[in-house]
Amino acid sequence: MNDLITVGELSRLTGLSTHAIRFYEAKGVLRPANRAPNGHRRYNQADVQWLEFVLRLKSTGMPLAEIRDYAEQRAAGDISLVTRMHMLEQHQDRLTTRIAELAACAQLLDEKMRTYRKAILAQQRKAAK
Amino acid sequence: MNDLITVGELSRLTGLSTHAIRFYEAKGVLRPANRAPNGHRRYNQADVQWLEFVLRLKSTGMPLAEIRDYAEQRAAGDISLVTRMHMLEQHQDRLTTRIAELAACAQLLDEKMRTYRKAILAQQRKAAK
DNA sequence: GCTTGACTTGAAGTGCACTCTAACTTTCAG
DNA sequence: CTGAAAGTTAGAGTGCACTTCAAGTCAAGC
Repeated sequence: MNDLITVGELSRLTGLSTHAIRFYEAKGVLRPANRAPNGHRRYNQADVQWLEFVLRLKSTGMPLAEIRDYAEQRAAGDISLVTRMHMLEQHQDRLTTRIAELAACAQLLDEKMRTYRKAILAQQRKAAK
Repeated sequence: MNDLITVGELSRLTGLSTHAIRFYEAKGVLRPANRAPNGHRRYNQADVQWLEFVLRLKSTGMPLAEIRDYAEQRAAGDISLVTRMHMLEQHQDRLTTRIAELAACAQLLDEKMRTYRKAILAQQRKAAK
């Protein structure tokens, strides 16, 4: 079970900079890392998975402060299951709304581009005559 | 044709603060506004529509600097139709990718929530016995 | 023994998109 | 005539999420 890794390796695994990882720890998004005898951070598989989940939350627009709140609940253990569930439900709702918004904008963009295509063709006809 | 409006009115129409509207002008996202004899900004229907389009671009994640570039092309007139078309196409591509990403994350969240629901039920059974 | 590279810390700096402040003028209702 | 409400400007301040800097420790290779 020697799957303990360094910040550098976690950085490579997740794409985050080592700076960002330490920053997340300072913000309470990651729990204070276990340390090697020399004081260096050591992460295990569970840490990797948690960070990957964090990045998914973040990529869907959850601010770090909110992720930190979720992390705090998680640290409280099973007693916070319902609270965490609610937080995820709320985020899921926002996410669904956001996706719908983006889809609506994408459609409007499509329409705009159709009129652009027409205008460009008209221009080309003029140039060709 | 007295549909000229003030910053305050444009602010109410778009939900942006008057500060933000002037800020957008300073950044080149909005062209320098026409002025009333007293120096106050006056906007017309075309300005409103452009700003609404700008807000759509922005809400879909386009940074102001890029919107400004688009605005500059637009100011150049029909000669930039093809360029603008390309810009919109590129943005549409990014938007499609983004929507797919969000949808994937939403699905993973769904799965996570299913396991949460199970864990909560197990907990309740334990408490009930 | 010295260099290189990875790690440590706290603090300062960056970029974006505003947001607010200060000092001012103009317009209008009472 | 006064005071409130709206406008003007330049510039400083804010919040977020890093990023960079400065100054150091520690282990391995030459």
